[in-house]
Amino acid sequence: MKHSKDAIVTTLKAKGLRITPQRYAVYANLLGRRDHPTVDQILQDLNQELPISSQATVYTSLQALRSVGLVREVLLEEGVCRYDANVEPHHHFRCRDCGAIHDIAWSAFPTLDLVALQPRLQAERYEVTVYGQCGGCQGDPGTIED
Amino acid sequence: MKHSKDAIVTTLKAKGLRITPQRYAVYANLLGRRDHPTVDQILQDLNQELPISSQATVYTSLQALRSVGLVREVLLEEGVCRYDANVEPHHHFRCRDCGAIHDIAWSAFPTLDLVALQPRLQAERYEVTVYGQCGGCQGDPGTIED
DNA sequence: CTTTGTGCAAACGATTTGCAGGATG
DNA sequence: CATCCTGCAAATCGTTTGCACAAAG
Repeated sequence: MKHSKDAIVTTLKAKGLRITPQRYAVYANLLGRRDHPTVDQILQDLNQELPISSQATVYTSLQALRSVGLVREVLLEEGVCRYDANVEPHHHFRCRDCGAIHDIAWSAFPTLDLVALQPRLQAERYEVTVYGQCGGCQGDPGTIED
Repeated sequence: MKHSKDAIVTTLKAKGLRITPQRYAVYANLLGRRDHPTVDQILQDLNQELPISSQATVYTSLQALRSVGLVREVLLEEGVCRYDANVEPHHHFRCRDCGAIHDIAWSAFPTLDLVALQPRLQAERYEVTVYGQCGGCQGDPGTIED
C-alpha cells in the first residue's frame, strides 16, 4: 500500500523523468525490497516471468533515478554496487557471514556532533556502518547467500 | 621513526609472511602514507624511480597483507578499492569535491551503544563515515585530484 | 514530430588467474 | 630443495558506451 502505481508515476514525473515501463519497473522493484540489490539481482527479478528490461537499461535507469535523488548506491563490499530506494538518512548493518545488508533507523543512535572535527573538515552528513552477524547466521553455518 | 625497516620486517615475519622486496615495498609504502591509495597509486609510487613491482604482484601482496590483518580495504567510492595500513578502529571523512579520504580518530565521537539494535542483529564493530568538504576544497573550485 | 530511452554488442577498467621461471627460508 | 612469489598476458566481472530502432510527450 505504501507505493501505489500512481504514486510511483507521480514521483517520477515530479522529478522530470519520462515514464517508461523499464524505468518504472526498476524503481518499483527497488521500492518493494529491503535488501539493497545489485544490478543483476534487479534484472533477474524483473525478468523472472517475462522479459522486461535489458542489463544496460537497468544501469541507465538507475543512473537516471540517482541523478534526481530517488535512489542511491550502497558501497559495502568490493566489486559490486548495491542500490537503495530509501534515500532518507539511515545507517547500515552488514552481516559478515552472508553479506546481507539491513537498514538501521537513524534514531537508533544519538546524533553525533560533527562540529568538533578536525578544523579544516567541513562535515555535511554522516552515517554509521555496523558489522556483525545477522539473525539467520547465528548458529547456522555461514551460508553465503548472494 | 615510527616504521623502521627492521620493525616492518619483524611485523611481516610475525604474521608468517615471507619477506620479499615487493611485499615489503607495498607494506612500507602504505605505512608511510595517509591517503588511502588505490592499487595504481601504490604501483606508480613504487616504480617512480626504478621498477619494483608489477600490478599483479601489488594485488597479491595486498591480499596477503589483508589476510593477516595488516592492511584493510576502504570502500567509499564506486569502482575502486582503496587500502589502509591503519587497522586500528577509526572513522573516515570523504571530501565530496576532491574525493580525498581523511582518518578521523576513534575518540572524536562518543562510543555508540550497539546493544539495543534490532534484536537479531549481533553487532561486532562499527565505524562512522562523514561526508563533506575538506580544507583544500573550501573556496577553491572543485579540483578533482585523483 | 522532437526528444529521450531501449537493447544489443563492443568497449572499458579494475581485479583475478594460469603458468613458467625465480626467489625465499 | 621444497615451497611460495613474481610477472606477464589472458581471462573475468561489473559497468559504460555507440548506435540503430522504438517509444514518450
